[in-house]
Amino acid sequence: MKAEELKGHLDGLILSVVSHESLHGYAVIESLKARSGGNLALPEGTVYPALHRLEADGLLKSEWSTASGRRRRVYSITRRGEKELGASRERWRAFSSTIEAVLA
Amino acid sequence: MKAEELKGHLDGLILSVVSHESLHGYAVIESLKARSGGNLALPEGTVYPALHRLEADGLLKSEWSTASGRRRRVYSITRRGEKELGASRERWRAFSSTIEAVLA
DNA sequence: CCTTGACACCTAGTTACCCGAGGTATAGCC
DNA sequence: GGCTATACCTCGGGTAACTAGGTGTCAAGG
Repeated sequence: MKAEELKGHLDGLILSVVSHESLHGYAVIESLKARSGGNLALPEGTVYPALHRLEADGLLKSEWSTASGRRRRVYSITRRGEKELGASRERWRAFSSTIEAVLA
Repeated sequence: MKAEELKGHLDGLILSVVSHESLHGYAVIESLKARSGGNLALPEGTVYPALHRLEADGLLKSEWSTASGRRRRVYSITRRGEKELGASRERWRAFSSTIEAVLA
């Protein structure tokens, strides 16, 4: 998976996995890897800033929690985030069919 | 079509349209627009540098021609370009199904 | 006990590339 | 002459993913 390809699509992916269940950052990385069949192995330096961006935009909200001595920031999706996820899925479909039309 | 989304996918699209027939830069823009049903209206500042990049990488080659007083740089795909186009299509399929798996 | 690896967080700087804005020039039409 | 379409080009800016580093906890093995 080339780095450039992902640009502009990551936010939707994160919103999607967090919409299923609230997750802390590290778990988001693992969830992305699991759901993608191992294809999406994103470094922390990619995911953490994205989570901060999404929270700053009001699409996610977070809370600190401590599980077995380890501090975790647990993210949940907001109402605005749900809406944006819908828009994101729509944009993906449009983008995908556009590329397919030209590439085929 | 958001700007970020396209990142890393443009080269394959250009290779694809040029592989059907040799085209000059301006015609590449129109071909992309036509084949995408009008969704891919790329500015010149995006396409021309991409063409130069692809030629520098040996995936396209170009020749000057003059048609009715207008100079045109006509691009054709090279053997390496054909190979890269195949790889590009494969990468797209992998990328697309990965995104779909996570987003769905 | 102490090192190693998994867990869990973070940020600064680099890099790539799409785009906006600007420039040049010809042809054809009103 | 002015406008539109055609046709080429480049520079600078912005965005976002990654690299490479840092901090700290916990459990397991030597």
